[in-house]
Amino acid sequence: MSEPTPEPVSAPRTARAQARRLLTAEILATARRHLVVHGADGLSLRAISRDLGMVSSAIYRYFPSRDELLTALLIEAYDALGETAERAAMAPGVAAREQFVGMCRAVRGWAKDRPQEWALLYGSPVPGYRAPQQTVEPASRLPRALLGAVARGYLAGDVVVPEGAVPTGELADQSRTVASLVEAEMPEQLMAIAAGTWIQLIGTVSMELFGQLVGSYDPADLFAEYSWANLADRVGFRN
Amino acid sequence: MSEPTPEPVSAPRTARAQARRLLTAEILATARRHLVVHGADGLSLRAISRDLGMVSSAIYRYFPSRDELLTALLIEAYDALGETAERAAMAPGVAAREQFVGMCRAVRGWAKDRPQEWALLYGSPVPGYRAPQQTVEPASRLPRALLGAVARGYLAGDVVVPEGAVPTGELADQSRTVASLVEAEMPEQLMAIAAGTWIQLIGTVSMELFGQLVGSYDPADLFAEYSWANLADRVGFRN
DNA sequence: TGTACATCAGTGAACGCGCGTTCACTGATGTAC
DNA sequence: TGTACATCAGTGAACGCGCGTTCACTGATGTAC
Repeated sequence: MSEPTPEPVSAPRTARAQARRLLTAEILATARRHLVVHGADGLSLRAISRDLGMVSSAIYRYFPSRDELLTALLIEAYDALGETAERAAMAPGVAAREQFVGMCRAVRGWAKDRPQEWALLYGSPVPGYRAPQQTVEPASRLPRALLGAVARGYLAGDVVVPEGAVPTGELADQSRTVASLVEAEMPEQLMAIAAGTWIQLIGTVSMELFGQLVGSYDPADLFAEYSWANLADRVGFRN
Repeated sequence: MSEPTPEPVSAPRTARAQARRLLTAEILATARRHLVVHGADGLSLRAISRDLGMVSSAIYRYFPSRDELLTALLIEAYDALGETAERAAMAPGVAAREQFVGMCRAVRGWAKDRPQEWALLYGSPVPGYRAPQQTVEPASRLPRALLGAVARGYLAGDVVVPEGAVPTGELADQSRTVASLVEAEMPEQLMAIAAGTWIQLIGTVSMELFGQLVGSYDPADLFAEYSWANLADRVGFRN
């Protein structure tokens, strides 16, 4: 199998190169549309090429395999979600607590608009697919934004570190690693708790979207709002 | 399509009926083995029948469709998980807080032993499959056990209801509904918070199993323990 | 500016795979009298 | 207890479907001199 030529760093301006960029984008857009409708396992190279009016083998000039296409979609989605969160925190003059809550809200909103993409990111792994290294950075964008708000609150003195055991040993190490990964300085204890709130955010949205709250907290709008406030409390935000 | 005869309430003792019960159980066991190895989407009637040395169409004498088989597996898994949680809470003379934490621990242990079954229960929905009504009761077994411990703690005076907003309107209604569903009497506020801890438990286990913690809190043993204690604190357990 | 060669995009056929479900059938088991 | 009929389990062939990936090919675009 001949590897498709990787996009050169300084893209040449030939008609061919431009056509390639355009069609690559069209393939991705079509793939995203299919993902939205049929979910990750319904993502078929044949169906995508059919939609584009080309023969199925032609896709291989652009993506060497179905997995590469999936990776591209994964990165797009992580980035879009991360950007949504970042933007929700950008309003000037807003206290860190409100930034935190606003991000939770924005994340849920994004997910409700794109349940299949959310499932791709946070649902069960696609069988036979292993997310490559390149997805790690985009995946960290949301936690970086969320934990960043906690760190800002802490530095501004708006966070009272909750009572409870202080992490030691490996757990303390991991907390420090995460802190440096997301560029958010805070005590290990606060980090471990804040990571828990990140997980509950993801969990709440997933449970709602995956139908796990039917019969209890469904519709979940009020429950979600209550939870975000509760998470902010737990992290120690005061105002 | 001729419906397979439903299992009569008082099963007859004929050789045929006994053979049917046996083979039904064997089909389920084989299906479970396949699920463990290949995941939900790898669950193929043809592969199962091959394993059992019978022709693929023969399965239809026992299960009218792939979906019915999935439902049976789903119910089995929910029940097994629920029972695991219940048993973890049964040790006599143990305080409610320890029951709560013990259940969290047991749930994670169950999941780590059976990641594919966990994914079936809490991962992205199987495409094209809608869980029928019969799964609702088994699915509620775990939250019933977990919230039951909170209720017992509350009734015993071992829980200090956390500060925070009191749910009103629809959220209060939902909390009362959940309380009656899981037969656990407690204030709406405590219920909403306790439901959040249930979600974080599920979320933590899912994130770990689905590889979302790689690079941060992985391995997650210490983080999990820390989280369970933190959840117990949050629910207001004192001892 | 024109020519010769190299690169690339897209074609169409094929390989080999697996799946769920239906259907008419045979032979064994169960039931009513 | 024996016979006649009804029920049921399992067979084997078939229908119709879709998939990812490879390969030799043609014709268009780009590049070096």
